[in-house]
Amino acid sequence: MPLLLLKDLPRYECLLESAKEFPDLDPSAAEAYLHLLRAGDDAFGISQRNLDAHGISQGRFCVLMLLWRSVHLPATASPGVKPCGGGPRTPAELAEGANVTRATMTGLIDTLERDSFVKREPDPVDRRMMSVRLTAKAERFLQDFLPGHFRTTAQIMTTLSESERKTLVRLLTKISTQAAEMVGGPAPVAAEPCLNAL
Amino acid sequence: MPLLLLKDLPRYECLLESAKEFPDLDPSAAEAYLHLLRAGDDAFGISQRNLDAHGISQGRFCVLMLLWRSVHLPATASPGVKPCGGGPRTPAELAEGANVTRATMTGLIDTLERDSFVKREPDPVDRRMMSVRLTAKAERFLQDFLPGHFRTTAQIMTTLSESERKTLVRLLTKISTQAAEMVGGPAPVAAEPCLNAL
DNA sequence: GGCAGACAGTTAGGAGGCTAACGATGATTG
DNA sequence: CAATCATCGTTAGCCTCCTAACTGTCTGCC
Repeated sequence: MPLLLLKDLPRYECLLESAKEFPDLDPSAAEAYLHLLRAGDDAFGISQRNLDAHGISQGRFCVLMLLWRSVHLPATASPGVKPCGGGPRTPAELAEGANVTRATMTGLIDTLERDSFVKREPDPVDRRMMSVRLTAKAERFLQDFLPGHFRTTAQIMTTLSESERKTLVRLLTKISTQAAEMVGGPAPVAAEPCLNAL
Repeated sequence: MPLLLLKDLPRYECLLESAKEFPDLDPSAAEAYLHLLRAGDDAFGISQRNLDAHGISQGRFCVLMLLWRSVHLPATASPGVKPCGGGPRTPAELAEGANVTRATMTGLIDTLERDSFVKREPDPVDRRMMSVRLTAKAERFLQDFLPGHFRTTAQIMTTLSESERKTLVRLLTKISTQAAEMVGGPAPVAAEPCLNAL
C-alpha cells in the first residue's frame, strides 16, 4: 500500500468548519479530492493484495504487462484499426511506459531476470541497447494469473452500472487533464527557506 | 510518486481486443479501474509537488494534519454538533489515523522531532505511552503552507461543477465501500507455489 | 503478591522507489 | 576524421515504507 493516507476522511461539516479558518479551502473540492485519493488507494490495495498472494509486486507486474502487450497485441493489428500493441522492448522504453526512471527499471529487470521471468539480450544493431523478452515461464504465469486479476478488478466496479462507469471515466478524465495542465504550468512557489528560517 | 503505473492507458478498443482472449476481462470495469488509479495518481502527484517544494513529505504532512486537527478542531465543538476533532495524540493513535504501522510512525516522528516540528513527552499516567505535540514552528509552518495547499487541491477540481463533484463523491464512495467489503471477505486464492513450481 | 498475556514504542533488516553520476556507444558537425 | 554531444544501461547512496522481533509497562486471574 503505497499511499500514506488518512484512514477516516473528515466529514463535510468538519471541512466547512475548517473553511472558516482558511478561506482558501473549498469544501466540495477538498471532499472530492480526498475521496478520489481514498478510492484510488482502496482499489489499488485490493489488486495489490491479489498480486502479493502470487508473490509479484506491482512494479514487476507492470513490466510483465508491458512486455505481454508487445507480444500479444502486435503493432500490426486488424487492417484499418490503429494498433494496440507494438509495445516496448528496451529498458528505456519500459521505463517510459511504466512511468519510472531507467535506474528503477534496471532494478525491476534484475529481479525479474533473477526469477526467470524475463531475459536480457544485447541488441545486435545498437550495442548500447538491450532487448528484454518474456520467458515461457512468465507467459504461463500470466495465463494463470490474469483471469483472476481481471475478475478482481471487475468486482471492484460491480456496484457501478454501465452508465455510472461512463460518467466516472468522464469525470476522472477531466481531473487528469486538469492535473496535466497544472504540471505543465509553473512550478509551485518554492518557499524553500521557510523550513530552516523559522 | 508512489504508484508505479502505466503512463498511457490502453484505449477502449484495445481492452475489447484483449477481452477476446480473456473472457474474465470486463472492458468497462477495467477502463474505470485504470482511470481511477491514473486520476488518483495524477491528483496525488500535484499535491506532492507542492509538498516537495516546501521540503515536507506526504507522510510527515499527514502526521502534522492529524495533530493539527486535534488542536484546532477540539472534541468539544459547537453544542449539539458531533465533534470534528479530538484527534490522536499518541504514536499508536497517529499510526491508526494515518493508516501506517507503529514502526513507520516512529520513524516519521523521529524525523519530525529532529526538524523541531513535534515534541515527544512521556505520558504521566501510563508510562508505556508517549504524547506527541506540535511545536510553535509547526504551527507557523501550517499557517503558511495550508492556504496554498488548499488552493492547489481546489484547482485540481476546478473543471468539475458542484453537481459533478457530488456525483463523483457518490461513485467513489460506492467503490470504497465495495473495496472494504472485498478486503473483509476471503483472502484471494494464494497460488503460492506457482512462482517456484513452474 | 506473582505470573501470563496484552499493549506501547522502538529497533533491525529488507524491498522498492528516487537522484546523480558513470562508462560505453552512437550521432552530429566542423 | 576528430571533437562534441546525446543516449543507453548501470551503479551508488538516500528516503520511506514494510515485517518481525525486542523491551518495558499495565492488566487480570489465581
